[in-house]
Amino acid sequence: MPELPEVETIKRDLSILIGRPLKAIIVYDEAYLEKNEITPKELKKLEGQRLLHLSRKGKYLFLHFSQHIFGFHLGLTGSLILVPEENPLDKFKHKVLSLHFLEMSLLFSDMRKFGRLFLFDEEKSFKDFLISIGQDALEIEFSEFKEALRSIRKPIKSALLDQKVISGIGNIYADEILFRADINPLRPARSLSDEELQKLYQTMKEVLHLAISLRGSTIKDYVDGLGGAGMFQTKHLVYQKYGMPCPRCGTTLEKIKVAGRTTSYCPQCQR
DNA sequence: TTCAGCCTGTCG
DNA sequence: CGACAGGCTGAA
Repeated sequence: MPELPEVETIKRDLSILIGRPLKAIIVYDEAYLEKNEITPKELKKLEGQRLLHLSRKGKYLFLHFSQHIFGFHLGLTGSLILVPEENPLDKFKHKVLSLHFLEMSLLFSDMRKFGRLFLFDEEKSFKDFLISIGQDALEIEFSEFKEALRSIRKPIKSALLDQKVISGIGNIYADEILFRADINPLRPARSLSDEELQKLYQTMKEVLHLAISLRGSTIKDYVDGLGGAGMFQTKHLVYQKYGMPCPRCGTTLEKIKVAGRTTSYCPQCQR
């Protein structure tokens, strides 16, 4: 899915919508709404409201309207694409819904249907929801980062992927960050020294910022808010490169499973 | 803490 | 045909 850098890229692309009134909503997949416990009627309430601002926490993106907050989690294949002129017959596959703003439409599609939608009508429930998500990987302070990992016995990669610990990192960035920080993905999180934690923290921020500057990673399905591809995949050093030589030492990159996810790492460089 | 299950598509 | 894919959840 879109991980933090991809969601941040989409958020920036959508900022052109800020200030515009939402003229209409068209729902193409009612079952998708139902699964997310949103009725078409509730959603209709958004019509006429103005988009005030956008926000993101981890992999969640929120559209703040005058009276409601509409949240998206893109799962593995969700996309939010801005099109200048709405064309109900367009070729987007797996369309879920479209939001028609003044002179622009936003299309939400989701092939695998792992994405989720959230509709909040009060500030309190929204705040409670935010609290349930771990601190954003770009916002978290070192002291919190250290504190959060100190008590975790499971592998460091599992901890990085746990959105309740830190939010925003997925399988691509976990592998890329751990390689660049020279840390073995299987190390119990609590076994990392202060020095290693410091390096991991720094590396995490650097990799995420660099990925955002390159508009995210496009492996297969991800597209930004304008329907374009990201470029960070050209900088991947280990993600899905098992069997190939380590770019630093030449040792063959190994493939293992961590937290149920395929993991690629260098057994020589990552200790 | 792990792991099937949720979905659809693609590749070997 | 099976295996696998940027993720999360709930049950064991």
